[in-house]
Amino acid sequence: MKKAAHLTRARQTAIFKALADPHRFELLLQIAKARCPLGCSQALASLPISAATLSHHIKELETAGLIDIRREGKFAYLSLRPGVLESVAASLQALESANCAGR
Amino acid sequence: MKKAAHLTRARQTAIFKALADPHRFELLLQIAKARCPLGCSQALASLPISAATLSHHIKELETAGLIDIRREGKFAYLSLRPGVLESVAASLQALESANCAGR
DNA sequence: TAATCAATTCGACAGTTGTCGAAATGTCGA
DNA sequence: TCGACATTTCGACAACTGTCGAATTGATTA
Repeated sequence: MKKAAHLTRARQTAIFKALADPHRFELLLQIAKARCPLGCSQALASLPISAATLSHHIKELETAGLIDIRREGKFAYLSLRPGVLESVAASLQALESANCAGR
Repeated sequence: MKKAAHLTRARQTAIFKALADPHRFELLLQIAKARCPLGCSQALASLPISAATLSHHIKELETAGLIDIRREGKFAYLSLRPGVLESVAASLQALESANCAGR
């Protein structure tokens, strides 16, 4: 198991903000669970939002560093950036472990 | 290691929203790292916000189910609710593991 | 070239949120 | 009882954000 990278607090809150919207979180779930990079149109078909709004959410996820976008001609393909969610998970787990309550 | 409880998506996004503000996240860090339940005044002294704003953030963290509040006379003491952050961490780790990219 | 299509950008709008000062509430000590 | 103190609530405000339709851009196809 590779050691998780350190994230600054500002980076962490930026990531939480990106995860805090239901539609955006659902989008990330789909990207994460897809076996291959998810196409924009595919994502659009599975979310009750307009193309404009989807584009906005994609940009937010990218800005937070959570996903990578590969553009090919007319199309765009979304994939999870490896290691980021893992780092966040490690931070939260460390927070819980640092605490002494309930133990 | 105890199995982490399941969180609904709505619950998860609510928690992320609570973690998404820098001052609120800092407050949670202080609560988590304190060796005993953190007093309100103590928290106030270490954050550049007014008492009114602090009270607001405390309520948000409590509503999200991240902390417990014990009131004693004039004072209020804040402590991490055990297991919640751990569950969130487990969810994020699972998301990362479900993905096949970068491996 | 013209038409079509995927995706993005623009402009606008309603709803939410972090923030504060001031007022209120409740508690303790003199 | 009275004043000081910790915390909360209230009212207001500026900034941010999710959303859409319409217009734009860029690429593919007829």
